Amino acid sequence: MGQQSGEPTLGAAAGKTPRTARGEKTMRKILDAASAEFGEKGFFDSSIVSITSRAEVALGTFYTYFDSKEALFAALVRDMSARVKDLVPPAVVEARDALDAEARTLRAYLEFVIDNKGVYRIIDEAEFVDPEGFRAHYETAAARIAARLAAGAEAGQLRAADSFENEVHSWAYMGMNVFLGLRFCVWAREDPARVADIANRLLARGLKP
Amino acid sequence: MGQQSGEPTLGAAAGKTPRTARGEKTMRKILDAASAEFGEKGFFDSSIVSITSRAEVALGTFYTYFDSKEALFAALVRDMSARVKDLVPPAVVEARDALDAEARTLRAYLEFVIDNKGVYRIIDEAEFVDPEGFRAHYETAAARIAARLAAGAEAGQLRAADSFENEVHSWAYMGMNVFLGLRFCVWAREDPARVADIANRLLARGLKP
DNA sequence: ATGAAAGTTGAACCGGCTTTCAACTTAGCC
DNA sequence: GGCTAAGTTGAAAGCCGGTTCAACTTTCAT
Repeated sequence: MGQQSGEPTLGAAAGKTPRTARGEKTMRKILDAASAEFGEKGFFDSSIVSITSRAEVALGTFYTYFDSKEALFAALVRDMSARVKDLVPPAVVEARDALDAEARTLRAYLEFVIDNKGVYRIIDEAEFVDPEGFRAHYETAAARIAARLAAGAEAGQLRAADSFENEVHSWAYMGMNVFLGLRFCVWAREDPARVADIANRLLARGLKP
Repeated sequence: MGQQSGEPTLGAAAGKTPRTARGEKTMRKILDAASAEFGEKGFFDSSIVSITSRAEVALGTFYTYFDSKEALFAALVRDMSARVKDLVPPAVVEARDALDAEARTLRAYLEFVIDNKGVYRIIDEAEFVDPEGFRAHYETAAARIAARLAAGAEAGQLRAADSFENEVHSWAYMGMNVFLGLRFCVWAREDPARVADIANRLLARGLKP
């Protein structure tokens, strides 16, 4: 599963990187099994035994590629984070202006969520299992949003804002996206386009009559 | 600690309710210790031993009031949820109109977060430890927001919206609040009033020039 | 084709945790 | 003052899952 961008090494720091085609394949199997397992049961109800058995490798093999259960989880968080990041560029290039770019991005994000409900469990649980990864994920996401909004303002398509306002806007907007995903795409299954449209109108004009 | 509203029984369902002043006090000590412990270390790194020792009661006493570690956590989630809920009415009565009510509510919420950083850990972690409680918390919060927004529209102070739009607005707005709290009041310590003002302007007029 | 490096295996170790329980103490009513 | 229900105690039972490791198999460069 994807890692179209970012650094190549998903395995933990130390000399745990696979050096062989076989090794590569095994590590991938573990990663995929873990992603499914963690997505379904959460970190603490998942066990290495269960993950390795789902991956059809022996228990001990796990430790050839990861230092610990936590390290595996952290690797997964990085992977998920990168995959969400990669949704943005294609949505932006097709857009006619800054607001349209956000509408398309949100829509792409919501569609991704529908196909990958596990992301929520994994990224949300990172707050407890891999706080660094959790924070890094949201901080870089917010920074990218802030850059887009600043560019939109520069182009006269969005209201001008100083850098603090811009950061507040970014986090507000990001939180909005996350909660919409949870409510309308994980807990229920509404049409992403419809939700994204309504949210985008809110972002554009606000709630005043 | 507070439980100004809602049902009286914080203890688990069964005949675990204290019947004596002494019992009441002991249970409260456990609850307070647990709140601190879970807030600092999270659910899985907290242990009953450590909670009871912090509360200065014996290990076994715990099971006089709670069926399990999970039940304790669930009780805490209900308590936190109620305390957040209680922030709203005072903010609303002082407000001059619907938008002002939201500005004041957000500000009160952010101030609460600064004084109770543990809330985040507890409510967020409920997604994994007490999913029912987690969902109930956000669904009732969203429902209350939706009711306020609908009333504001009725009064002509907010743009009219059908019920689906209204629900999308509510969740978007709620997510915004939650993320602003995390970023500006838990991770950093910005002025709640300033953040709330910027967010309120976004909510009112959006980002269009 | 061969040997060293890489990868695989699963039984066993290990420590930590929740939960139980039977003996004991305190509260408070008659 | 005595009796019962409520509350308290902490040692120990019992469970579970992460991690280690030494023997074994496969890969692949030479």
